[in-house]
Amino acid sequence: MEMKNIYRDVTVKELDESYIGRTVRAAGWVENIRDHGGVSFVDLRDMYGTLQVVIRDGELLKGIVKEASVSVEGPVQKRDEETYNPKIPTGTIELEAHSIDILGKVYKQLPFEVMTSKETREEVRLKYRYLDLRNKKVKDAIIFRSQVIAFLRERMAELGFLEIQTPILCASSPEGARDYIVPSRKYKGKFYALPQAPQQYKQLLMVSGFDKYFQIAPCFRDEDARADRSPGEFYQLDFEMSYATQEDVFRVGEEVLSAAFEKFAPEGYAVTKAPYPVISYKQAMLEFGTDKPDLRNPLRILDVTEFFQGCTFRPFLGKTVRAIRVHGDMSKGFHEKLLEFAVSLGMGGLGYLEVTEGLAYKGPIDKFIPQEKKGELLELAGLGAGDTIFFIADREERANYYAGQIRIELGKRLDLYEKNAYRFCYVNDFPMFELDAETKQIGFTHNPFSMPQGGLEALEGKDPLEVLAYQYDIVCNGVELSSGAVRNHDMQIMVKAFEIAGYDEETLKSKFGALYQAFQFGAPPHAGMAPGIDRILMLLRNEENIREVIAFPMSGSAQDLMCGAPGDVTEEQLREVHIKVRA
RNA sequence: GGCCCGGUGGCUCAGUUGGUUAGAGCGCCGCCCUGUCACGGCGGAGGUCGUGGGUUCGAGUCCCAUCCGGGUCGCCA
Repeated sequence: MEMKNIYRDVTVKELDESYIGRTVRAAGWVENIRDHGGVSFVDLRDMYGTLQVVIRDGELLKGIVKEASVSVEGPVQKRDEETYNPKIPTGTIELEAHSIDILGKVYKQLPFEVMTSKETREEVRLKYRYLDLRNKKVKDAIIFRSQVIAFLRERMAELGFLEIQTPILCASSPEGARDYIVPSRKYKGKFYALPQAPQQYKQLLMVSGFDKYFQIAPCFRDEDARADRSPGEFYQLDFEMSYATQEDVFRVGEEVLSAAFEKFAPEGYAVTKAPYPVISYKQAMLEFGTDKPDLRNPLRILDVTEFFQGCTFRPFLGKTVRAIRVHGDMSKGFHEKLLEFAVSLGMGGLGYLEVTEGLAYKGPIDKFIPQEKKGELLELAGLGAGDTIFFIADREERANYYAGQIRIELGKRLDLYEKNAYRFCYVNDFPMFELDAETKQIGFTHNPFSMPQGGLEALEGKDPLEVLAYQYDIVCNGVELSSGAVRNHDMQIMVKAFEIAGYDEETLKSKFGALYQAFQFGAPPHAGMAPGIDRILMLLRNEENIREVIAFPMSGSAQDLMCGAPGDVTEEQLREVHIKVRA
């Protein structure tokens, strides 16, 4: 759609050599000025690109300063070949200014130079985020975000999902993160809460019969930030399906994510094709030492606990023993640095054995392995000549964690990671309940809405800590992108699950009243998940800092440095909502 | 809430063992320059060293408190 008005009749995106000879008017910001006395050059930047403006009349330069907003009129000319600028698409042409209108003046010295704003301290960038966003490199991330979200919407619609908005002002929910609460004016002492996720609403939509729902859903959680976790608010591609199984949800999740990653990944990146590998929680904890396995790292953790109970190495007796086999030459210095790393984690030591050409062992632990068992280890760990095997021993939980860390560190130090790849997997079969380390009480591991595997029978017949849930995550390159579950839509099973977690039916009724009521009326089985949009964008752009993919991010301590939120309100506003702030 | 790192002209940083008038690059302002493209040259302005207290003859530097930013643990059903 062509749009011409008093400010411009062309954008930099449209301009090319076909415009040579035509007089046009372009508008944008003054990115740079190069004054040579008799002739000057102004780089004019608009949303789409940069164009060199030539100024031969010195009068026209008056009042032109960097980052002023201007409208320039004049003929488009071809540049002399030796003055081409190969760095910009318009590098073979330029606009000779016949008139320049200053549309937006600059009244103050800029807090930083737009072109290099990314080098500025983040505090300042965020305070002047609108200037920071003028920088092409910064702005591109936001354009990219828009394109990815548009693609996700399109894909979900194609798969038959309806986008439905759910309330932003809703009831506070007792489980999970801290809520942001909003005081009510009409009801003294009552509060709304901002949704941590549209969890209950989307389940209610299933009860309503909407079959397939999705939403680019804002989620609000009053928890502290991390490099990959924005405080306060973030977005999820939230979706839910009726009459669906875990596998049905898997098919949708991997289809949409693979399509998005294939379309938006950097040039040359490999993306896991659907169907994604499925790794049980138990298997993940053993082989990767974490429930967020990074499949780019080829190393796997082995369990050699049993084996070492038959050896005489005291520190491994009665302990869970994990092993990692690697191949390749390692210097003395390598082992020393790795041990240093292990100690920094809190490990007592890091044993290892090297396998010689003759398939004998070299290393301090060798003498504790009985002669008749030496071959057993070779077979157990699949060892060959030139391999090194590292051992990690502790009580099970610590051993898993340490082995996971050593696996990552070995992968990095030996440069074993697959390059330029997005490697996805599902992790499923999470335990339904866990023991709180402090209170020794049984509680829900993830969320109380998941269906326990085995249903009511399992809840009634099994040790609760043995019961698994239809609960799953999507993990990409070691980043948890999404979690989801087959939901518990059966009233009876829900009451039982809550009972095990220490809540009576009355509590369930009062805390999750809407679901409790809705599930009385023929609730369909349903399942869903909610991949995090911000995390997806970070991965696609190889960005370590989540704020780079958000237009107006809050600081780590949940403040909007630009607008001053949270901020004061008037006494009157407080009175209206029946709030008195203590001094 | 705990721990680690940081805060010095508009921006990025240096500042030695506590010692003269706190420096540099970029930006800004002025002048010069007809082909640059992060142009170049000359000159200039600009700092209560985050804030408050303390130690000292003397503090950007040492100590205490506090605010702000980043990271991390807790937290994140």
